[in-house]
Amino acid sequence: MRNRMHVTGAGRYTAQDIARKVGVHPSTVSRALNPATRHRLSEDVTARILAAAEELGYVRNDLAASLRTRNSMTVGVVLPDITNPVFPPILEGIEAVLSAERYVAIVANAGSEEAHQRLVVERLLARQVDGLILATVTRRDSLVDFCLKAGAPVVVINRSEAAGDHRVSSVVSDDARGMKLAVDHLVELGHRHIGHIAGPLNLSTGKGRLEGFGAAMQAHHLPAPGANVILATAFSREAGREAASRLLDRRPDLTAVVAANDLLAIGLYDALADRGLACPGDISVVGHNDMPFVDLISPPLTTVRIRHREMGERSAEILLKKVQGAAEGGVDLVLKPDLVARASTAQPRQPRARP
Amino acid sequence: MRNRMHVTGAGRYTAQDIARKVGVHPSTVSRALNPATRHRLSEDVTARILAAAEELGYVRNDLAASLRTRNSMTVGVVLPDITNPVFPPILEGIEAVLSAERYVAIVANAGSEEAHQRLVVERLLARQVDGLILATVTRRDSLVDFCLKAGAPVVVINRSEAAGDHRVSSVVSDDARGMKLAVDHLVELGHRHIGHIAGPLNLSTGKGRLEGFGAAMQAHHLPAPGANVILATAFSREAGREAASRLLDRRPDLTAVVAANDLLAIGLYDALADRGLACPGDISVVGHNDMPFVDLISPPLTTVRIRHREMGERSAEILLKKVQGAAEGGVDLVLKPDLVARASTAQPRQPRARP
DNA sequence: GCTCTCCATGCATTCGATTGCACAACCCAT
DNA sequence: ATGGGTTGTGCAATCGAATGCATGGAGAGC
Repeated sequence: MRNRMHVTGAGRYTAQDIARKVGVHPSTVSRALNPATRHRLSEDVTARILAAAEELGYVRNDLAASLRTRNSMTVGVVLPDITNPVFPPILEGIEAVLSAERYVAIVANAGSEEAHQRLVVERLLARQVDGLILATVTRRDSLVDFCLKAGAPVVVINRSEAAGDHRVSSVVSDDARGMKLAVDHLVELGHRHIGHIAGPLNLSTGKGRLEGFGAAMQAHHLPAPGANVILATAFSREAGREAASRLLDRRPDLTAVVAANDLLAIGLYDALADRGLACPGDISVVGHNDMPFVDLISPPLTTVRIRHREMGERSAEILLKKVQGAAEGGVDLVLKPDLVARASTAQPRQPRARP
Repeated sequence: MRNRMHVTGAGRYTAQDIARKVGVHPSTVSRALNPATRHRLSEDVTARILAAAEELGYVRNDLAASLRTRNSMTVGVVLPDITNPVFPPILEGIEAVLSAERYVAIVANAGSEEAHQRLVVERLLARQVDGLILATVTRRDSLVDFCLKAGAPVVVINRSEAAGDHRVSSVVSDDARGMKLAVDHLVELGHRHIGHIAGPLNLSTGKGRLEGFGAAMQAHHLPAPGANVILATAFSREAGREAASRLLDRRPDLTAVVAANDLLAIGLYDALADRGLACPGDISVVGHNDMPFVDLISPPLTTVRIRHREMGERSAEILLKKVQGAAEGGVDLVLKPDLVARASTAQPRQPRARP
């Protein structure tokens, strides 16, 4: 009775099998199975087709449908490093929104090498992804050029391109506000000698937070960035330790340091431990991101909370809108972060009077 | 000259376009582009085709190829919860192995509800995934039945089905050995009164670790599981806190507790803090998993390290072998964990003599 | 009772690449 | 020169679903 029994074995029927069984044409089956075209059929036929499909355990071959409709219902998510703890919540948000619309995410770890990133994106495009979410971009990123040239809808997330380049939509955190929250908090505690460990300036987060730090300091009539700022070579614990070490050597008068992200802050913890300094006793520390479990480290890290899950959700929503043709032009969504005060910040030992 | 300029715009050519340009048949283009069939063509034609493909920036439509070849080069990865920190390294490992073979991972967050898991898998199967990696399974899991009935190659990871059910391949950690390492370590430090916070027994990790705990205790002639064991309702911080609280009430004589995973251990930290007990001063704590950043919490957690990345790699390798038809029967791979001694374990305050 | 609609369904093509088979051309041996 | 073998390429079918157009039949209107 059954003529098809492929390698993958059991019960893989096609619309034709149903058509045969019900005694209608395959196209009728297709229409019956599609809620959007179902209304054109008589209730009787529709019911019989649905029953037969149910009985045979029919599962549509989405690949075949995609080929015809030119919609793969798939989006590519390109990450620089899956193991960075900010990404799981982002992915969760993306996945939740996509799956509600019957889309699916292909997650690709593309590293930070441009050639490899391009290879990864090319493979995703070959699979006909309907759009891309890029978490890898630098402030002027040729990968974005590449995607645009390929005509793929793109949303960049977490990091953006240089301000003013409204080539693609973006969802990022308000870095200026985040830094202002951090500096305000420290100033309120009585700190005047505040340092900053900046991230790589080719990333929007590195640059944006440095600028935000400067602006926030100036608002309090504190010195603009100078010797109190050090540049970390990467957003990593090790780079943070190394940068912090140099900063602490150079500026022994600092009573607080704002790190451009949590990993750098943890590196700063390491550097403090190296030289026997206490946090927050000797130096108060503020991070950025509120990544999972920084509330558990010692001391629990005061940090700027970014709602990563929401970031993922929004980016997926924007992308889907674009894919479905509803959206015109680019959207630049800037999410408002909050400060989460924990135990890594306290009043300085000898609060100084305002100058 | 160009007749196709689709919505997705720029430069999307097909094999036919190349064929036309070179003056050959599309099938010849296909053969030239496939390294495995290339040898059947004259060097001249091959070269001209490759040149034309290069010039036009040809990208193959993998969907069309998949439809014909019945290989989607895609595997589904089904997780109970992306945000669980053990998964990023697992995903990284999976992704690395897959992408080396030009496969791609679709990551799906399926929760722990059976109906929803089934829906998710059904969608993955509709997309013709070549295989599935399941991280969701319970000890007797109908989802596995479902996948097997659908004829899909399956590897279960992290958790396995009940021992003896060799229905699918699995990659897990050696829970018995892990618990033995933990108990041995504590005994060596002088502990005799050791408790265990067990995870849900419907999960292989919960049950396996409980049994491993019992075996390790007996090996030291210490009491088999009884009042010194408490059951947590989930592998979560909150469940750990709650369970630990009851355990500490019931057995104030304990000097050490082994938790079935790190999250439970962190909940135990919470419970200790609640009642003003010090770790490791009053109670030594051992976790399980060595998830990221437990070296940073206070005190740094002594735990059993599972090489999650490797777990991901192996599972992907096994699955690919199966997909490519090279493997027969099931493989049960058991990875050896290590103990990582940190500061949450120390000698008990008053080491007791052996009974 | 006859035409005119309209509606349900069938037919045939399409998406783009792969592949079994056919066949023409060429080579070598007899 | 003829036959057999090889080799390179074309042809056409195929994967499975979607869809524009055609068509047959029922029902309505006059």
